[in-house]
Amino acid sequence: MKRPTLEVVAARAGVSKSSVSRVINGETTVAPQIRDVVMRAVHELGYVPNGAARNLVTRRTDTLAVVVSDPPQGVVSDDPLFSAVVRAVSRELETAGKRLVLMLAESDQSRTRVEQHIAGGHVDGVLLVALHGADPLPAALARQGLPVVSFNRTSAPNVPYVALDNAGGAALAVRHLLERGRRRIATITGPLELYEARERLDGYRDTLRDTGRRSIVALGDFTRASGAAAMRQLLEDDPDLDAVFAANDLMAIGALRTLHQAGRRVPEDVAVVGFDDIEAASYTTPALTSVRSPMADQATAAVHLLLGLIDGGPTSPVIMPNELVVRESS
Amino acid sequence: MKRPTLEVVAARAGVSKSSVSRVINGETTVAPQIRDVVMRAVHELGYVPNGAARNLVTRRTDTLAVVVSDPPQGVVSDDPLFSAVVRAVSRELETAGKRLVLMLAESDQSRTRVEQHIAGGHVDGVLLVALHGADPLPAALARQGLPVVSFNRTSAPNVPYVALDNAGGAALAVRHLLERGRRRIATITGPLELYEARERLDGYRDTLRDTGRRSIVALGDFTRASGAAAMRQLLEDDPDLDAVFAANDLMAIGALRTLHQAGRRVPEDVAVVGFDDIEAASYTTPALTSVRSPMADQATAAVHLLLGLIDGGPTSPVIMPNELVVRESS
DNA sequence: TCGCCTCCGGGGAGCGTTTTCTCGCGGCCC
DNA sequence: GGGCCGCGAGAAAACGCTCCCCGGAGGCGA
Repeated sequence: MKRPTLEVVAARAGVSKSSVSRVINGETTVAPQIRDVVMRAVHELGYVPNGAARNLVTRRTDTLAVVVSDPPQGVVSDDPLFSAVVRAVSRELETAGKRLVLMLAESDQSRTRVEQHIAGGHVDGVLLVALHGADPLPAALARQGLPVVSFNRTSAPNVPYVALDNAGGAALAVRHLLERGRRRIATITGPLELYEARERLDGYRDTLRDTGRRSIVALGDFTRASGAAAMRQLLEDDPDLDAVFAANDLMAIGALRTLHQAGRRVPEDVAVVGFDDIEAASYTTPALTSVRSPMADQATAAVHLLLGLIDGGPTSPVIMPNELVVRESS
Repeated sequence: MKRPTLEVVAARAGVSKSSVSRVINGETTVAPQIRDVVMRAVHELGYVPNGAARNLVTRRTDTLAVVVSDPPQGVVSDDPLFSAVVRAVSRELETAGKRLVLMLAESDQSRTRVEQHIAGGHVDGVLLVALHGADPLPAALARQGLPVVSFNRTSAPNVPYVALDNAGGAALAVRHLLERGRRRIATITGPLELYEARERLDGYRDTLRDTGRRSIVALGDFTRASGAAAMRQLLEDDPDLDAVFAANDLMAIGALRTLHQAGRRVPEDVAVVGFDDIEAASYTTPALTSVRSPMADQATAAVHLLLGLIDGGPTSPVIMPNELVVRESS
């Protein structure tokens, strides 16, 4: 089951390797007649260029890595948005004629493997997803001199990113609750090592502070379970609260469950607003009000930024806008 | 920013390229003293072997492709289990020292690209996920002479697979509903081009037939929206039904929503059982009874099967068992 | 008609590895 | 003590492709 090589095709077509190569790569300086005979030979033999050999000389791989830096619990990769991001990235690369290799970096060991892989020249660029603020990976990768784009704000200086307006989104949510006449508005945060979580918390705090109200904060980690637990905590600490802003939808779903178990009506007793507007948000009871994260758009933007970077383009960060989707829970 | 090559390492260590290569590849026929001096040079220079060059001569890439054959709507890749599968596969390959390239085949065009990529020698094997029964891809890939494992049963003859006991799982669900005293048990199916969907329907039908009861079937496509729509249909067609078996949890969630809107109590009026036991199943109101699909285990098994295949192992299909997780909805 | 310029095709040198083959040296057995 | 065997290291040939460089042919202008 040996695949034919350039040389075999050349022999069959009765031309030189060079000509075949030119035809394959779509160069225009080749006579139509030669082009045709080469194409025929290619089809007859089912020739497909060997990737390794091509990479070796061109130093391009047409492959981009998506590196997901994530603790073993899988905070990020468990997120429903993960699929959406992967899909959007995949499609975008598809149209650009690039390939996608996905690497999860869960441990130091796998982080090293990622770096080795990058250093091994297997990819032309890296899209980093959802890292902790202090993650050493972005800086390490950027040091390799390879184009890197982060899917979040990051502490590494020279790494361009595409981020949500997290603080703005949180402000949207809180102002909405205030307009609904809510007085005691609590929040459930994400893991504060993540920029997104911190920014959403900041947006919540700043908005409340502007109106002279007090913050009521419980810590979560972006999982349903943590949302449920944080909600229990909040009810215990502050039984009079009348609204909750959860820093993502999964935690909001957990909170809804706790509220239901505690006999609180939503939204009559307690209003709930989430963040991300994942599909499940429309299917909770009651349906969840949420700040929409345009994840697919963000992914597309990130890919474009990265592709631009590879072609030597500019590196300006991009901030995505967001909007509030009001449903029954608030 | 040029990376050092084998040759400069050899020069630095004062040995031949061959020796460096041997050290890098962990061959034992090299004197400890040489080994040390090479290792030192490697570390000092931060040498990492060039992948393309290595692939070119070894004809191995240490890379496996996960090909997701999926219509553009993203039936599969939208599924929460998709993340779980990707995570499990990624981890398993990590420990095996392999890399993962993810390819979504949504259109004929991208299908061709996938085939080209495979033919280009970029990967050592392929793991096919969630294809339609009539998908031409498995057969096409198998024809390339490359190890292929399917994540579902497939129509291609020579492609080994790892599958769930879908019919058995459906039977579990239906028998459970019968034991609860339900008489009119409906089902919402997945898209019947998928083997899984057909098998789950068969399991439902056969179990009911054994007890002499009538089947009540509505078609869905594994999405929440289709579950909600199918449930509306069912209520209209057969207002007296007292139980529903949905062929996956997403559709069950959609059905719950419709039942809630229609004022039916779950489980008092209508019992609901889903399939897959995704995490969201624990967080619905009421919590959803579901047939657990051991997706992570299935993914692990599939990877093992594929790795075994690459090393020339046997190709026996694997069937995963499943179990019923009873919660509040039934 | 001749010469020069242009354009197109071929030859061949690399790209960075692995791997085979060869060679030298030392030890062991007779 | 000599010959043979085996082990470890180096030289060099691939692997399949791209791309530079050169040569030949054809066209056009003088």
